[in-house]
Amino acid sequence: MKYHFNEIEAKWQKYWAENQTFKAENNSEKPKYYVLDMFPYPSGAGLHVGHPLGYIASDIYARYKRHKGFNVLHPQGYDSFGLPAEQYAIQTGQHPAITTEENIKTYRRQLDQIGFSFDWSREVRTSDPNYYKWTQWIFIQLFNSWYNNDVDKAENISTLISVFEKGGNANVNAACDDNITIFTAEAWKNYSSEQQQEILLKYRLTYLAETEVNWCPALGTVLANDEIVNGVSERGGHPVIRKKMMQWSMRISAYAERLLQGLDTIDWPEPLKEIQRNWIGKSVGASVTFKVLSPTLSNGKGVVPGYMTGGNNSHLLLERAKEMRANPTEAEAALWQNLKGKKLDSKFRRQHIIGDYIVDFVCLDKKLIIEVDGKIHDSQIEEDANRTEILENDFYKVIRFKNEEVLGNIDEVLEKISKELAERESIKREQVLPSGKDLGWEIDVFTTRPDTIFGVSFMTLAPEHELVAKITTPEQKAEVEAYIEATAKRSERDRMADVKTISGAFTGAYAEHPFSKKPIPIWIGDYVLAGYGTGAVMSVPCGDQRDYDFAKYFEIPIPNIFDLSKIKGSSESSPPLEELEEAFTDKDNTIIANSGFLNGLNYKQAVKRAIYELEKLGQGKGKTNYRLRDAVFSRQRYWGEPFPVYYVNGMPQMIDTEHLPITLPEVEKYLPTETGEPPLGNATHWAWCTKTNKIVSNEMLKQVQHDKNGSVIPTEQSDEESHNGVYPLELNTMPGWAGSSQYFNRYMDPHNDTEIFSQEAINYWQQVDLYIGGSEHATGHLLYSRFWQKFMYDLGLVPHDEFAKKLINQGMILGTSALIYRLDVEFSVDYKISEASEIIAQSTSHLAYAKKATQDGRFGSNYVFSKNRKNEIEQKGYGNIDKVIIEKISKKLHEITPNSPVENIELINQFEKKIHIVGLIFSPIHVDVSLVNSSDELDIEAFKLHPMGKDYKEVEFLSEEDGTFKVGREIEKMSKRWLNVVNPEIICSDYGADSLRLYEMFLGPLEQYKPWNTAGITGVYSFLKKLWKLYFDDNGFKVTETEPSKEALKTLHKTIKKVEEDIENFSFNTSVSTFMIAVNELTAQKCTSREILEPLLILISPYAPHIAEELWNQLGHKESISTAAFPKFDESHLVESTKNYPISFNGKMRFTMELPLDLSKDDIEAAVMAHEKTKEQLQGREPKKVIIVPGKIVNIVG
RNA sequence: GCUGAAGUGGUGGAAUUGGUAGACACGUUGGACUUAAAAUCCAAUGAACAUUGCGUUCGUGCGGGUUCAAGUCCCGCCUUCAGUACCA
Repeated sequence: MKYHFNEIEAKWQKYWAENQTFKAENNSEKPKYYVLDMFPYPSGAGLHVGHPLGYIASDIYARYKRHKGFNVLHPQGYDSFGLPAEQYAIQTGQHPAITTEENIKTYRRQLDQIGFSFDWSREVRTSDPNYYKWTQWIFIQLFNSWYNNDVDKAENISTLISVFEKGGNANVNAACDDNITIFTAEAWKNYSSEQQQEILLKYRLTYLAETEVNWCPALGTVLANDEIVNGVSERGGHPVIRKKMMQWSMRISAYAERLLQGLDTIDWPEPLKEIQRNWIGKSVGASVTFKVLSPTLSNGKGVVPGYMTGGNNSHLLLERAKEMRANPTEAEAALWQNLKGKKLDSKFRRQHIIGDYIVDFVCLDKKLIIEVDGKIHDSQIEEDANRTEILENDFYKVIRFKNEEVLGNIDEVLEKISKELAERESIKREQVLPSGKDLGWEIDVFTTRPDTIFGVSFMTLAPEHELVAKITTPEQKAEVEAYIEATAKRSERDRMADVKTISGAFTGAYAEHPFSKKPIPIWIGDYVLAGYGTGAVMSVPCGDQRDYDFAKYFEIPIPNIFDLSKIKGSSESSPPLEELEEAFTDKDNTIIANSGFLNGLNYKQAVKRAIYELEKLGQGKGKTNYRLRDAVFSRQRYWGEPFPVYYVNGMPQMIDTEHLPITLPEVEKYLPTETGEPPLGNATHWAWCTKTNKIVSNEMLKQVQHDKNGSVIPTEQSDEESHNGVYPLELNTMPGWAGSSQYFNRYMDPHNDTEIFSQEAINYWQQVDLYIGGSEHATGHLLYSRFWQKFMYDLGLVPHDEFAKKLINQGMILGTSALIYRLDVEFSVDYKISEASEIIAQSTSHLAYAKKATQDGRFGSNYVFSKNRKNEIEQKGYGNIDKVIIEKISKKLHEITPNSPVENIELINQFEKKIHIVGLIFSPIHVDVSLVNSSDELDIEAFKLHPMGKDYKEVEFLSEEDGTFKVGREIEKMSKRWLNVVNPEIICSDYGADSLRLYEMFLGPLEQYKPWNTAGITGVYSFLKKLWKLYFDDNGFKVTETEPSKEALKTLHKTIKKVEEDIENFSFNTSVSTFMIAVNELTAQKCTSREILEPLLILISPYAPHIAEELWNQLGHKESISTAAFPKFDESHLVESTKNYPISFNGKMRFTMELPLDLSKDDIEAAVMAHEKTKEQLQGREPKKVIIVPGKIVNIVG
């Protein structure tokens, strides 16, 4: 009897379906185990051999766990909402539900053919109203919740309302919008219902807000961040622009920290966790508030006050100041004796430049200026009231003394100064320095390096920052506006592609350094992103490379605040960084310098101190920032879950959960409406009647209009009366990830129509024990699902806040593309006008073209080369191509190039045409892999009949010497585009599902990317035939009840041990090898014992269930093999009495020796040394050392 | 740039706590069976040298190191793939 896999597989697939062999019950005495696959999107193309890889692995594990005595839940379903079905509907008008249904049928047929042990009675489909009812239900729960940071969990919105009623929102610590205004309990009570709703929206976990979204005009919808790859849409690669729209969002950012922490508690692949960590993007640092100084001084010159910044003549002033310091007046000298060295507890400087002036003495800290009127120095005489005014404008206080006062009674003068200093001390800093305060402008920045705060030499705002327009000085206005316009024009993609070009503009404004009080110029630059942090940075050029580059480019000072002498161990002390090529960004080896109270501290100490000082000033605090943004939840699509939302006076209202599901309405067209509304705007029945709680005709709506984004435009009449209780429903639908974020829980109780799942079911199954799927969902489905699970945990619905204990990413199976090589010609044609026709040409307007023209191009010839022919020519050079071919190509080239490069000119024959062949080149052409046999030979006749072969009817095929036409191979992603898709159905009919399953596992480690090569399947196929032959030969069934041999028992138990270890480690490829070894050994041993062959089947059955089931049945069992217990490993069968020792010399194995295992070290050494080959190796030398590891190895050194 | 993973025959890939590198397959070559092909079976197959056999030398991306012994551990590079990208 032969191995007829087709009959066997059909028979058992039918049996399993009819007997519901794999149906899981929600209670059992056995321990539970939940194995889950990522459910597929049923696309029209069906499955290729790459798709089932993960399903086969999980199926093996599920079957193995059943043998091990577990009650296994192994469900499957369909993620059946989505874009392709909708695109197809737009093109053909066919309802997406029909397309989806058809695709599901194909999928089911293909899946069934592979023999999975799914419990299909639990199937879910995201597009099924009975399923999406619960997706809508969760949405409502999210809407009715807010995130309380104090207890770090979501709570019902009613608790927030009662807090508002009792004490307003001042003490609420919630995850909420940024633009919250503080109100009192009294104010809350006085707000209108709409105002209250609007405020609550800012706290809800799903909220409606005007957000800047990624709008994809080609797809007519918004996309989430994870749906964009390199600035274009993941699907279709269409451009994406930023646009403001009213959209539903999910406040996933509230869970950022828990999503991050949770990663440490789950057994997921490290690379995937790393992707999620990066996506969440936690950074710890501080927020710092910089006050904006008054734009300009009114000195008419636009000169900005500033210490050491100076005006245009600052270098002259500097010279002058030096000179004056060297030649003080008698009075100045006397006063300086009493001011210097902090004699009055304040530091004074003399002859100091403030703005365009030199002042006699100044205490910068207190902004107190002392002027001594002299007679000797001319320059001192010109001072006037104007100067005082200007200085006072900049909040300096100027006090004056006469020379005589100083010289006459210096004590009195000093006392006056002391009094003045004390007064300025007692005045609050803000009053002394009302700088930007009069206008209240402040710039908040986020920094991870508060330790470098003294290195700030400028600030940079994103061009989109709201303060830019306000602070820009009239002088800088034109430049700034031009810059903003230029940046806005650049698409997101350009901006990303071009990170090297430094650009920016100076606003003319200054901010005040929180500690040094020095003015800091404010710039704008597109290296600062509006979307991250606050859209503004404090720029520390010596400590950040981008700041450094920016400063270098615009020649902004780069003060150094690092003690490089201590860092680099050099004797120089703090060399100026301007001379260095890059910023010093190493924070682990930092010693801060030139930074006041931070001097001498390392990174950690300095950060702590800086935050402490900032807090003392009230100008900053420690802060943690996350990159994770809230997820946009609205899509302008038809084929998705409708929102259970209607609008009253523009405010969203939830439909009562008892009225769910809100089913998708029928529409005539699946495109956006003419007015730009989402497709649901086409529905005629899409309004909500609050009286009947039903969806009703739009005709019952009164005067309600939507704007382009689907939001309701409120009208004056839109109160309850005029609506008659009928309101418009939300026109957007939910995104693809809505349905996939809770399906794993629904499988536990899929038919429950009163609850999302019963508490019994969730408490029995708990969570997914093993989840297998692709890593491409790292920042989408896998993050959103974790978010929803945590939310449901907060609600007390689920016992774990992580939905999947263990996750494995299966690698992709790549396709092996087949290539043929067409000879292409690169050519150049010169057109020259002949003299005779020049006259004619002159009379036309085409003279300029006609005189001379060149046309370059590339031309695909009719010659196709096989792989080796091509290689040969590429090695020898293109000159070796047959001359006849070149001639023919040349002729063809003459035919296809026009006689005139200029159209519509009637001088066709007047042109002289000269054709140059510039180059020859092979261009690879993909051919369908199904036309290529296992020896890489292309079936040329079949190729010509193939749809794509039509273009190659005339083609000449230049084959190998032996007459075969070999194709080249290239490993690429398996896709229709590369014609390298292999259909599992064909594999199943040619080799059987068991072969397919074994081969997919045998290809390599599950997580790894590996190429598919159909030819290789013969290996596992002949293994199955060999396996069959252990049970059957030409005379029929040959299993006997004879006692098994020792060798056979050893083979069996060795196999049990290895297979069990391999499955537990998900090393499926090696266990297939183990089976092969076992079958090869048992065949050689001529084993026929039932005692061996029966347990062997159970070992193999998770991998090749059909053949195992058939042979199990032949052995006389009536129950399915899936219920059999996994064989028990018995060590005693593996005990050996001897060991074949490898004998090494200096670590290199030279020969082996069979020795008893119970030999002592000395006996082993004696035996080895006595061996003839040992003497030969040593050639008379004495061994220096003999290493003996009993049971392992002998190594002789010498 | 940053982060992560990985480099082993012609190919996919094995190799336990450092202990016989290349298991198991594919492919290739030779042979048996056959009119022939397919299928099946047998043998060889890391490279080089030697071939009368016994063999010898070199070999896990590169260069060092630790060790009796390194694909495996340590240091420094190179390459490939993936993720991410002005994240302050």
